[in-house]
Amino acid sequence: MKSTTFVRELFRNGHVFINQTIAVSGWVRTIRSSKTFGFMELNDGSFFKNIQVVFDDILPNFKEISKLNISSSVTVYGKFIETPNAKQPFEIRAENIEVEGNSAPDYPLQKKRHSLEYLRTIAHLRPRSNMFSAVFRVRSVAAYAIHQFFFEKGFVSAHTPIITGSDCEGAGEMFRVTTFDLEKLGKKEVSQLDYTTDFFGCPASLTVSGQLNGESLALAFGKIYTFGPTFRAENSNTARHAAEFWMVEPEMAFADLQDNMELAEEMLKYVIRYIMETCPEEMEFFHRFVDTSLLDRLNHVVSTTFGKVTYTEAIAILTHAKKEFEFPVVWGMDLQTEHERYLAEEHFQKPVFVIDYPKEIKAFYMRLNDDGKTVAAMDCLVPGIGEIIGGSQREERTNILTLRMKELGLDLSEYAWYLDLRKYGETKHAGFGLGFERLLMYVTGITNIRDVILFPRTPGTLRF
RNA sequence: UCCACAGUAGCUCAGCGGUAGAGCAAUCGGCUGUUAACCGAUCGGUCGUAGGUUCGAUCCCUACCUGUGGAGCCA
Repeated sequence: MKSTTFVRELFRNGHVFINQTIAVSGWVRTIRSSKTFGFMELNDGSFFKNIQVVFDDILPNFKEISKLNISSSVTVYGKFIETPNAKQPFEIRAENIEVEGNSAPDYPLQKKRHSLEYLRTIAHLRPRSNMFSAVFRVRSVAAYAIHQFFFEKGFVSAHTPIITGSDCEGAGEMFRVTTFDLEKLGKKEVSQLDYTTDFFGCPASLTVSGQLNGESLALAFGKIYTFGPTFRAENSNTARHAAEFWMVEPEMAFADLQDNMELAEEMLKYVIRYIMETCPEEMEFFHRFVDTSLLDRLNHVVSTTFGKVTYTEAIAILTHAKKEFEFPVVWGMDLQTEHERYLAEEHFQKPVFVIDYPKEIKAFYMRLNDDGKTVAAMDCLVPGIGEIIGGSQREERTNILTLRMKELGLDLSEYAWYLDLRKYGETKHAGFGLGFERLLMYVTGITNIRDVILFPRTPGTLRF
């Protein structure tokens, strides 16, 4: 690779380069030319903004340059100068331009706004658009912020398995993993399949959560987190669901529900603040073109204390709300989207934790409260997105846990290892799962999960 | 999976029971430091697919496909 300068450096540290000859490699975002000179804007992927390059007919290949198609790749050598009276802060006066690769004239991204729907059909090229340049850089920075947050707090990063044998983690439909040649199975009933001859010797699936495995690490390291892909085979056709998404799942030993909520709130604020500080250009773009209340809302979120209500209190709020709900509000029901939206968007108008749900509507591993009716669960609801975090304090009392598992008809032998975690030095512990893409939607204002994933996987769609 | 809406040029859209139009893009030319540059010309479509009604369908009807929005399920 040649010794080139990143556009990011020019914008962040431009004074260092003034009046020096530099080289920049990138893709032509726009180009316009007259008889004897022209301008191109170059984007090298290192920064949201473009660098303007001025070229004129002292270049031997001036004709070729002025006819370049959009998205051609070039390396520009020239002097970096300030342009205080122009729209752009500085530019490069080209002394030499090498064409790396021309682009075809039918390049599908034009110099105008495209619909997000159209851009989804060219997901392999959309990272070159302003919108997705911003989205995927923020995604990268958000991931880094999460790792940094947990490392600063002394958490150990854990890699839990993608393939699992546990068929009933209770978090949704699972994708089956097999080496069986399904086409050769013919019309054989699934019940006749002999899984002892399959790759793992038993039914296997893609994970819907790393939590149970994560607990194993937490009860050795104290504080751990996982950050990896997760798979749900639910036939969910909404703007908030994908079949493959990334989840962040911290797990803490010697921690209760209160500690859990504090961690979740601190983490969300940390990540949002980090992104706003690190990606001001991208956030400004989202604020202008995606959601004009974005920055105000995020500034509010990082400076406010999240709401906290019990499920029972939430039911009372909804019952007294001057609003007609499609689904009647009854204690014991699961909160519907309209209820969650009312709580987060109208009643609290900020992120809110709802805790202590009826045990019937929550997973087996959540800790039973003293009332015998509710469990120490927590959902964090945010305006516009809904549930962004779901978590709980875990049931550490073996007798209660096994009772609960039997009630739900789980096979205790499959979970023997999980029960061992209680058998050998039980401790209270808690954790949660953060939907990474939902966080990105919240931070960018983008309302469709397909637009925060490079190549989204949804029911009926597996392109690219 | 259910409900609703939509599918017309590469993109964004208009149109109408009598076989199609704009802006942008593309191509060619012009051009005085432009910045979604500008000006002129040219090119561009079996109107999602398959049936049906009709003298005649892009337009009306039915089914299907695809997309979008909402709901369920959840992160």
